[in-house]
Amino acid sequence: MTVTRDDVVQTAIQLLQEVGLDGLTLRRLAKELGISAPTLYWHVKDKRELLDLMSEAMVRLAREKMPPFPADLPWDETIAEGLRRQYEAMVAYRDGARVVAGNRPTEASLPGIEQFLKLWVAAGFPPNEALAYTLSLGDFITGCALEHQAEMERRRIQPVDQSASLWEKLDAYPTLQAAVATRLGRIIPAPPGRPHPNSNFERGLRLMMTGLRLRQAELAAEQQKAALQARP
Amino acid sequence: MTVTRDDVVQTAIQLLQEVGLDGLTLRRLAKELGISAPTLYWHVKDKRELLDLMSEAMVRLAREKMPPFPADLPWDETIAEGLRRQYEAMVAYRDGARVVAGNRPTEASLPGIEQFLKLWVAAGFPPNEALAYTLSLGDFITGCALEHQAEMERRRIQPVDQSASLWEKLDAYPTLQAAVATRLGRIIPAPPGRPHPNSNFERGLRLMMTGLRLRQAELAAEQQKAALQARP
DNA sequence: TGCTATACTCTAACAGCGTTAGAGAAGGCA
DNA sequence: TGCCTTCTCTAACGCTGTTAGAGTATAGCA
Repeated sequence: MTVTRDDVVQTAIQLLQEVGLDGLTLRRLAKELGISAPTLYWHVKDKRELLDLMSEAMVRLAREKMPPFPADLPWDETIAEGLRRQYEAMVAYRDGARVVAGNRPTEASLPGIEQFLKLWVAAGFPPNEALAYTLSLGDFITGCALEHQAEMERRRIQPVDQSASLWEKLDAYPTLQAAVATRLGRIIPAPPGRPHPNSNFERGLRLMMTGLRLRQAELAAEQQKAALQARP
Repeated sequence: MTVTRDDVVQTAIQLLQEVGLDGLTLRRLAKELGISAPTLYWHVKDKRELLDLMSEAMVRLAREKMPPFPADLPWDETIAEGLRRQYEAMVAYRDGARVVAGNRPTEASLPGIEQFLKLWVAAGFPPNEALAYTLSLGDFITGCALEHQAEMERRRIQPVDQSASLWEKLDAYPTLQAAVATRLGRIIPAPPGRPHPNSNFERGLRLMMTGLRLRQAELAAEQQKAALQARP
């Protein structure tokens, strides 16, 4: 009967889906739980802490729903899959990117990072370089997820409105006009639950992956050369 | 004597530097201007509109302070320089990324986009592909800028604190530990006003640029082949 | 049985926020 | 003179996160 801390977090996540982050107030959440707003402060130190807990739970729940991680892939596809899953975890819930990106890096994420870094090292990257790339890619993922969901929220209050859109008065910008014209031409359905192959995320990911493959070949060549020199 | 709309925007930008976005309230801004808070609503429709105006002005001011755009660079370095400047414009002011990323895409940015796309087309990219890459790269820039400045704000309230940091209890994560150990070893000063070459932004940018160079060579080869077939 | 501590909830209230209503002062112009 | 535009004001509304402090139910223990 009494409310538990998990109830608070789970109800908050559920409420987030309905009203979005801006609509998620403590009073609204309390009403949903059938308690008064200040009572929340017994379960949770802060709203900040509540959001941290939500973030952690949302990422965990999103990951639990994913199919088992495919084994025996080449190193680059394994890494790409890991990145794709991180993106998908962020966009799995409404305003999820804002919630997840908003909180400070938590200790709970360390095991995942460690495991991810091992993939890189196995592929021949030195650990510090692997970490650097992971952080860069993390920023990319965050940016894509934030912008994607910001666009979703924009559409929620003003649905599509493709005619009066900004992309209409493009007569003065021929290149841009040509770009959107071609763009609207081919709309391909995405595989269910995966980011669209033409999404900003997938496009940038492909770009960075080819860069990484090149770098990996470079490192492999260096190591081979060093091995030859050591044993002449 | 009387306050103008430009005064409001400029003072708001100045105040942003001092107190950050979370400290930028209408009452605080009004006090700075020597007027009362509701008076701001004569100059500006909304706080939202104020932030939009700030965003536009901040980007413009930051760009004005940059040295003239270098000419006669190869296409890839030209594009990289353009992206670097976009990043630098976002991080030029405190919380600038949050302000700029927060507002909807405005019409004022269209000429810049058009000009940027022309660089791509001149290098052989079809317009729609150029736009797609530009959007991906834009998300990357936004993500990097947001995370960078979020880190800055975190340090502002809890300076460095390198000892009690998260990166201390890494004994359970050997790869991660090796990464940060190497990382702390070489700290290279950055060229003034430019992002650090080891920053998440520069690292990811290099990655994407090599991906783009590859793609451009691919397109050039296609075009050459098509030209040969057309005139046998 | 009675006592006490823990777990959980409440009402009342505070300071701050963006925002609105509506009145008023100063200056140009008929 | 009187009107209109421009700029400012005070008072207040409804909302937010948050604190103070009292109250109740239940479990464990003497």
